[in-house]
Amino acid sequence: MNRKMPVKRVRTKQKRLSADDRRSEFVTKATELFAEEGFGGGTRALARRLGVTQPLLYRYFPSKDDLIKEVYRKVYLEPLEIGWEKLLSDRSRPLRVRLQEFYEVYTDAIFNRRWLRIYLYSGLKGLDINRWYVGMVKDKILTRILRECRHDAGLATQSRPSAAELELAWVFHGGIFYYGVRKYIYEAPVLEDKAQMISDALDIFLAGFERMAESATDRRRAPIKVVG
Amino acid sequence: MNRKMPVKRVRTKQKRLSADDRRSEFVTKATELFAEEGFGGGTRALARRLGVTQPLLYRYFPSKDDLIKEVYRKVYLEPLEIGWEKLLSDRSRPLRVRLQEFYEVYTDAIFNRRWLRIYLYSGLKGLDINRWYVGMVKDKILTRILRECRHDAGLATQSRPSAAELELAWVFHGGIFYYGVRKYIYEAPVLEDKAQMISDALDIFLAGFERMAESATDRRRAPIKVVG
DNA sequence: GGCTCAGTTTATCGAGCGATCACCAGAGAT
DNA sequence: ATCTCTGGTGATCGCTCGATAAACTGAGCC
Repeated sequence: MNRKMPVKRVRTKQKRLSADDRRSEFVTKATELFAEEGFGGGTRALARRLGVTQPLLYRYFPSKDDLIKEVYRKVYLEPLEIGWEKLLSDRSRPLRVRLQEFYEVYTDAIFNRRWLRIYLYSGLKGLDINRWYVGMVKDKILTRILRECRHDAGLATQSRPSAAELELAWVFHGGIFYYGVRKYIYEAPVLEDKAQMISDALDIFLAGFERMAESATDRRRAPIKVVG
Repeated sequence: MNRKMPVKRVRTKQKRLSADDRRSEFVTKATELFAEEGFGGGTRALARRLGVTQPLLYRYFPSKDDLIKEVYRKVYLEPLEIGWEKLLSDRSRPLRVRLQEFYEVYTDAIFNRRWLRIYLYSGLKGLDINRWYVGMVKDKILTRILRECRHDAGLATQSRPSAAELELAWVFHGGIFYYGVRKYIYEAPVLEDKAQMISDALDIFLAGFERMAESATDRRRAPIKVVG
């Protein structure tokens, strides 16, 4: 291996990676760069992070936009790998426990500088993938949570939650989400114990849902219009 | 007035504004542009919106950064003109009513595409003015709300709220804020009745605060059991 | 009328951007 | 040892950016 070492030093930067390795390295470092600088971050700055030259990027991606799309795909799909259905819908465990664990796991996945910044940057661009994600949170998380809450409260499990219920869940979810924004985007001091924050938020959400469920049995809630 | 009209049309673009007018026009249109495009929006695009040429900007602002700072100043100070102290601290009115009215007025001020986008863009840049604003929300809104809540619950009005209380208030506040983000940044469907959303959020926050205050008398802040 | 001065434009600079093309170099097969 | 294939580089193009300097212009004043 190292017999017959030539006088000329080997390049400190290890070059000549396999195509797959180099490609995924581009995506990884691009995620870091774009998280910090926004998607205006330059291809030259990206190449510098890899220790390669800028044109090399174009051997792996037709354009910067394609690289960005790859970054989206990776970032948006990251938190989906944690098996939500089981955590939320396993009725052999108490609802309170399920919700606590789900939000601890979910926030473990998305509460970091990289994910949150990419998410907000792409949200500001108004991309389809962002809308898709928001819709997925609604359908796969909030709707499911509400269904479990209704079941737990002994209410009829209707197929779709009411607009008011959904909004309640959104405000709850958004409150937790905003904890991450405060900590990792604003870098503001927050209550360090994340699990405690989730627990407290859950307390008031569940108490609020109960109250709402109770009053719903007495008098019917007025239907509330939602724009599409 | 229109006798003896010369052949050559008068310039459609009204030029030669007074210095003050032109300057504030720059700030106004820059706010709109940066809200849409982010602060990467170009000075030429800005000039086009005013119907003038790009170098004119530099007669009014030494650099683009100075213009941006002016935009911050205007945007961040906008919602401060609504007299918070009176709305929150006027104990002649019921707490619930004060909070409802405050959040309706406050969200009227900040829930619009322009404000929210500028706010998020500047938040992502991690600027001092953003930290200042977050600190101000904490000191001038949340701390005040908590003090009023403690007073209302017959608890001792301590000078500063506990970290857990503050976090509770932040999650509540963040949940409401996130409503605006969902509507104006994500452009997702939301419960159209903003007052209703605030009312529901207040219900669960106040109920949660009460419970927390009750259990605080036991020197114990155990998670509240949900009756099923 | 002619002077003045402030608001505005024309022309241009240097730097950085994304992207392209011809070329280089080194590991593996022969 | 030489060939070949492919990962990687150097040079450069066209464009846009923020910023500067000099020239223009039109309303108000004498």
